[in-house]
Amino acid sequence: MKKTALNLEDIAAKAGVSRATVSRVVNNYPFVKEKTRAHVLQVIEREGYNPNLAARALVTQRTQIVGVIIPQLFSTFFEDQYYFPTLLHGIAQTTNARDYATLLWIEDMTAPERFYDRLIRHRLMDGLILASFSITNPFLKQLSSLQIPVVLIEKPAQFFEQRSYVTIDNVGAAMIAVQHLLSLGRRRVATLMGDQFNPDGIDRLKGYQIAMTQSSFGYDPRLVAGGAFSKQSGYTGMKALLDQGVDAVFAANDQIALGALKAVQEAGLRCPDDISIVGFDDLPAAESSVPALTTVRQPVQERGAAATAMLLDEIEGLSEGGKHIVLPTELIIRESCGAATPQQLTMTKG
Amino acid sequence: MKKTALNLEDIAAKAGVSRATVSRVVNNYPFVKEKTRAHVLQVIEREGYNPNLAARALVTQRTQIVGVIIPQLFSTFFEDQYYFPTLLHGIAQTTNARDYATLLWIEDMTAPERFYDRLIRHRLMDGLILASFSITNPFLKQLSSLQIPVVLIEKPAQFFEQRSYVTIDNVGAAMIAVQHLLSLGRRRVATLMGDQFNPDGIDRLKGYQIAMTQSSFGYDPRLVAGGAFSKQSGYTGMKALLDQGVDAVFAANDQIALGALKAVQEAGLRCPDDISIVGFDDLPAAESSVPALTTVRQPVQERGAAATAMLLDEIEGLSEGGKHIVLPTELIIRESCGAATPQQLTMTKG
DNA sequence: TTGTACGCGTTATCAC
DNA sequence: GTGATAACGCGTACAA
Repeated sequence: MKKTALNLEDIAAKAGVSRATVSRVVNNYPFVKEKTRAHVLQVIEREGYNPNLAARALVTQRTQIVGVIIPQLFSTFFEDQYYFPTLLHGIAQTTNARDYATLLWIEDMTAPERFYDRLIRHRLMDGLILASFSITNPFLKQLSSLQIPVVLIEKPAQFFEQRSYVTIDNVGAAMIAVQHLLSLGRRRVATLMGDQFNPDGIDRLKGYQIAMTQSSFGYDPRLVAGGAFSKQSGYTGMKALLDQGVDAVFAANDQIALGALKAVQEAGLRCPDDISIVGFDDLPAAESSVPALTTVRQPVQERGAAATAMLLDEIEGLSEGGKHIVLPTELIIRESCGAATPQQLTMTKG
Repeated sequence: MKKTALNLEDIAAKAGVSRATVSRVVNNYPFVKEKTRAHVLQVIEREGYNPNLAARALVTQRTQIVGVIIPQLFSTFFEDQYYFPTLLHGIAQTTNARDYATLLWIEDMTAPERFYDRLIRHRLMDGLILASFSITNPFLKQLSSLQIPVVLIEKPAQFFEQRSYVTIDNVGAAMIAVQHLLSLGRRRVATLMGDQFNPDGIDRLKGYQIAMTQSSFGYDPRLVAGGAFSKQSGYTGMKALLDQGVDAVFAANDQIALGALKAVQEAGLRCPDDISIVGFDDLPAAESSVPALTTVRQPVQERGAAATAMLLDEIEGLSEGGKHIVLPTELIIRESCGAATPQQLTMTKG
């Protein structure tokens, strides 16, 4: 048994050609005689040769590896077990299809400096995908100064103005959700906001504020509660809002909405009869809750796929950085908002 | 701006030593004069040097990268959004702590041959973690013949007898769950089994069968339904069991249990009054369901962490392959089984 | 169309 | 203790 795997030289010898020719065949270089190519290919197949990626990376400066960073925003990865797995799935689909491998970095909460240090020095990645970064993350600046392409799955925070990103129109989607509640005749429409260090959370609150300001009721800060993307936050926040006599709530995600629903029901009130609720994300749980949740559906998997496609295009020089993609959302009307007739509102924006 | 990053040679020149000495410092080689080491370290720090991992890998044959394969068992990754993220978290914790990176391979359902081919030829991994493999996976044989350490998070299927694995005592845990139901006076205890291509699913059914055979009621195949680790399977299976007049069900996981609960309630029956239900996994949802689910808790994160630790030990030659770890489970008694007094049964096994 | 020869950045094996 | 120098396996000008 051979100590080390076959290399180009071995194949060249067995095929009776030079190492360079084998290399050309392996890399589909055009100007190789068909007959030679076929022969070499056959030898490679027979002997079971695989190129050594480390050696290739050393000379080409490319690894066909992209990194994905999952920051541990406490609540998210543990509680909302939908968003990140789905995102990862979209990312993996795209990397698979284009022959890249995916290096997964799940932030180490116990030692973030060491974690980010390792990540930044780990120069075996052709590009990087950042998902759901807190705008207060202390390592943002270092990440932004990386010499490789970076795309964000979020509207970019500071330092990232020149980078590409893919997002959804959080402001617009929130406005549509709130306007929907208003159109149903609700008079005290509150919101349970998400994490205000998160761009999505910030923009969804902004959408609520704009919609209320434009309404005949105006914006009332007492109708804002919550502050984290968690069921617990929705539960606690809803209890506070109950004292304000609200009759409708726009929750910044479905976890929050589910927590709010629990608080409503525990208070002996009925949803949607007494209080309407609209969520965001369209988790699997949104459909099976009682009542079924009206919610803004966002295409999470496509978000991952689109970001990855942009990244790979930049890596391969097929496109420049600084591109922005805004994916469409859709208001899925079920029972919790109290709309008599189910309908759907779609908004698209390039 | 420099075209390419600094290398050992550059640092050596700036520090007035040879490349070899810098390398020794970087790798903490013992016999370097303290003064020289300090000086070199300072230059490295000042100039911001990072070793080139590809070059290092080329000569050491080691990459400090481990691969994790997530097979797309249809139901699992999409529906049970708890198991894999939690497992990944345990894995990432361990790789982070020991300075490894994690290459994530989510099986491409649309092109599995190409996917596994790429994976197997991708020789940039020092070891591999296989999670939840179907025993019918056609690529098992190829994976088992890999020359690098492999650990399984599951009892091994064929081809893997010599590999290490970490699992739980599924048979024993299922037996305890069933015996618990019997001890509560239930007379027709059924089971909703999981995927029978999955080692966990197989063993949990086996545990049920043994417990029933040992009981005064004996084993009755008509009391077995289901067949997939999904809510849908639990729902459908429970409807079938209802016709058999069962008064208790052991579900092979919590998704199944939740589906079963829905079927029971839709049939106008009460849980636990009319029908007891016990699940498996202790998902977050198990605690918040109504009634709260009695279930077998398994340490998922620890499963990932333990498997990773074993793998890294093998990679680093700290231990041999073929080790087996069986992690303890715990029966968490809540409301759905109908036990009057909450209690806990723990089982540990080395 | 094919072969020769060099360089990519490290580690490791020698001498000194 | 430290410094040359030979691999490691590959891609690619340049020559032929």
